Amino acid sequence: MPQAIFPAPDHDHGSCASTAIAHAERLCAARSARLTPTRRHVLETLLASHKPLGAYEIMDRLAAGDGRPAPITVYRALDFLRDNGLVHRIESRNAFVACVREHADSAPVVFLICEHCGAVGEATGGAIADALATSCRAAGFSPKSPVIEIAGVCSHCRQR
Amino acid sequence: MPQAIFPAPDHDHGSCASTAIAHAERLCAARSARLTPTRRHVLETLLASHKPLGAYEIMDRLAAGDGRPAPITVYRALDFLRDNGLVHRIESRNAFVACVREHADSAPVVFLICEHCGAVGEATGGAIADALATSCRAAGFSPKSPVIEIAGVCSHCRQR
DNA sequence: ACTTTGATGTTGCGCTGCAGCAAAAAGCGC
DNA sequence: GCGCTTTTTGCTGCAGCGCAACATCAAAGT
Repeated sequence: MPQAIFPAPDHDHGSCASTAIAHAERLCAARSARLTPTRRHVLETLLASHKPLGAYEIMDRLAAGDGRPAPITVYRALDFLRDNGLVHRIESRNAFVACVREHADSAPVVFLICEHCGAVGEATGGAIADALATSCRAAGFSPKSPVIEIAGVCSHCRQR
Repeated sequence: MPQAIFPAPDHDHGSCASTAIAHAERLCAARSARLTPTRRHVLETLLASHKPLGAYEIMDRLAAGDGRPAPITVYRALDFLRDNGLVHRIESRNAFVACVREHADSAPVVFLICEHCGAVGEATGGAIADALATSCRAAGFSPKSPVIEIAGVCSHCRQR
């Protein structure tokens, strides 16, 4: 059953962020990948926002703590986080969001992007996956982890 | 029935391009929009390639004919062509392709992007549209002309 | 201790995309 | 045709995005 999670504007950021960090730590430990301070800071920044952030926006927010990191530093951290499925890139926005959900790697991800408040809901769509697979097969096309981005207006903004 | 068109590597570029140009002319005439030389050149360049081209790549190819146009010139032409549904932007590539197909405006478009040869197949997926609509409704999300981009390997490259 | 691997820092650069203003061209009423 | 408005184009400049190439430094293995 496809289901999207749009975090309510007033939900408990703190707890969902710490859950995600804990998950990241477990996952990295399991893969013996290193969740270094820089990488952790970047992830935390994204988690604290719950909105897509551009790389340079992340830099700005990190600048408060330590010295301002170079762009490449942030990009490398993002590469690492993406490789490990902790962060997604929103192509249509040139921005990044922390992944709140644990996926099967093969499952397609659907991003619902609110044009009003900028929030991003992450849905996993079984039905969509099936339809996509059918369509690709008809075209003789072998897909690779499809990502779907849909712009629109989220439920919370809709109510006004 | 979803169906993707991957032009065979040896198909007749010339004829499909001129068909598309003719369509563009008819459409612009009907809307009393002006298909100026610059805009036409940009469209022709995209049609001649059948692959996504970056804005600066388009500039390079236009440079041969007249003088090299400024970036903004190309972007404005692209804006015009996109507004009229003659060109699509491939977000994940920061590139543009000529639209070979006449859509209903509301129908979602599915791009199948070959990572090997760079070709782009354009499919329209009724089943996918339905699944997406269901998923969005479940999330209380109001979508706006969804565009789906899927990376993978096309049928022609697959055969090798 | 030494080597190998991986992470970070530094410099520099090319691509992407557009704002803001000025000049030229097209359409329109008279 | 003549002025007027609207559209299109040309020009300068700039900000964000993303990474290559190289040097440095820490960690992990033998």
